Amino acid sequence: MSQSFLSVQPYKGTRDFYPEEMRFRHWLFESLRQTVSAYGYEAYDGPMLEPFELYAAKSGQELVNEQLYSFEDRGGRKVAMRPEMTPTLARMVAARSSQLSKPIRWYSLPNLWRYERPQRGRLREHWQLNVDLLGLSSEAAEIEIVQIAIDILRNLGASSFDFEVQLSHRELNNDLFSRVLKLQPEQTAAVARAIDKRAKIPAEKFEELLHEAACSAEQISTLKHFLDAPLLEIGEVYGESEGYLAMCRFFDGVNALGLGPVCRFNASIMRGLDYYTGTVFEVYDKHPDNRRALFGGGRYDNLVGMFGQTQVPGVGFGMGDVTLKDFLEVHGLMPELQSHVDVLIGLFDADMLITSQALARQLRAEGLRVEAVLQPQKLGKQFQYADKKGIPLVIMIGPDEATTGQATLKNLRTGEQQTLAQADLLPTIQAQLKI
RNA sequence: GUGGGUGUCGCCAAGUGGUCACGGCAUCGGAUUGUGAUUCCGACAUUCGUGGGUUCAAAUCCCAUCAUCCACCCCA
Repeated sequence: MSQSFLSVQPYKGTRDFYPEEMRFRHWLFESLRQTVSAYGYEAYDGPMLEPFELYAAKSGQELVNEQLYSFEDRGGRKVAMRPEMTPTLARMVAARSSQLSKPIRWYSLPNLWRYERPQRGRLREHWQLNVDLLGLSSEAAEIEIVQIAIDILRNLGASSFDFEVQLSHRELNNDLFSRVLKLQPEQTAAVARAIDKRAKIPAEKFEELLHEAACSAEQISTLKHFLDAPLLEIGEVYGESEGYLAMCRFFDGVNALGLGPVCRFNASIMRGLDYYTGTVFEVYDKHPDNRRALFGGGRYDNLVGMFGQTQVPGVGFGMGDVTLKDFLEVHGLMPELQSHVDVLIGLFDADMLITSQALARQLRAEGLRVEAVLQPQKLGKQFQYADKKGIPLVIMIGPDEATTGQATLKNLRTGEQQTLAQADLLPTIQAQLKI
């Protein structure tokens, strides 16, 4: 018998958002929106479905081959559910690049899909804040974007000790690979992957990976020295490459803004997406229970150009709600949220329904959030209900009040109760809500 | 895709072969019918993810299957 019922579980890797979870999501998104709005960023959105080719071109092998939700539509077109937002953004910008006034400051909160096995911090569907600044080639863009990333975490309650922004530059790495190490082109991918993993694996394992990539002992030692060197030393020892100079300009900027302690140069930061062309960065959680990359981004100067119109440089990042929630949890920053109802209008008995409804309408018209009891219940139940839902005020109109045009207002926080003329309710309520 | 853990009421959870499967939270009802958070009383799994097997007897052992979590791979 039970076999004939449908499962109540959500699809693997997806979540139901009951009101409780939805309250958190709204709280989180609202905080994110406020932060990016403070920098003048405007919201945009695109379709959840895109042509398969949009991702095939630039997003990276694994992402496209293994983790894309894709299908053929009824017209035989290959379609994909968006696994990331940046290609959509690039497409939208490219479509109107000549009309949009630069720089373009946009943000989005899309839900994204990736087919993979769910694990801590990674599900199949998640929501991701995307913040992008397009139309600027100078490091001023990076400096603004990194400031936003920092402010987002701070405005969620994090302190500067809770996280760290680690940055590197694709051109710095390319210069290392080709000019300093003189790697063959076919070696670079494997070396890059080894560098990317370095923080998570033992030193011997790292060397082993480099051996497998056909690196000589000398190359390995040079590479290790390079990766461990402070930024300035790289310039002194290995020459001032284009990427090096860009990093210097960036750090001069953030240091002058007092953000130096939160930002650190780390030549090991690689990032997997193929379309990054310059600065790349990742924000790390410093909590011992959650030492991981929270989110990251970088510069993509060629992405818009692949649509054939003019080239528009861009910098941006994406942060997912799942990792962000993990971050807030380990740092004790989760808010305690309740529903936002100001007043419950009780129902003394069925005869009072219209009276209480009329009062509710009146108070709502004044901008209050008013919930009204619709079915007569014991008064105790009604007060209990308000208490459980965290509604601070209850209004009750019984026969006594009705005859005199009064109402009884009880404040559940203070326990105080008063009976007053219905006309005087509004100022009293407003005063009590401010407490 | 690979490896490991777990699956007992909405949630947490005791129980490891032998009467009707502890307990807590939540939910619902009640404590002389105009008032809540405390307290008290009561209700709430013929059933232990599902299917099969072993046994006189299984939530407890075995097999399969599904789900979920963690790690790897990879990475927004």
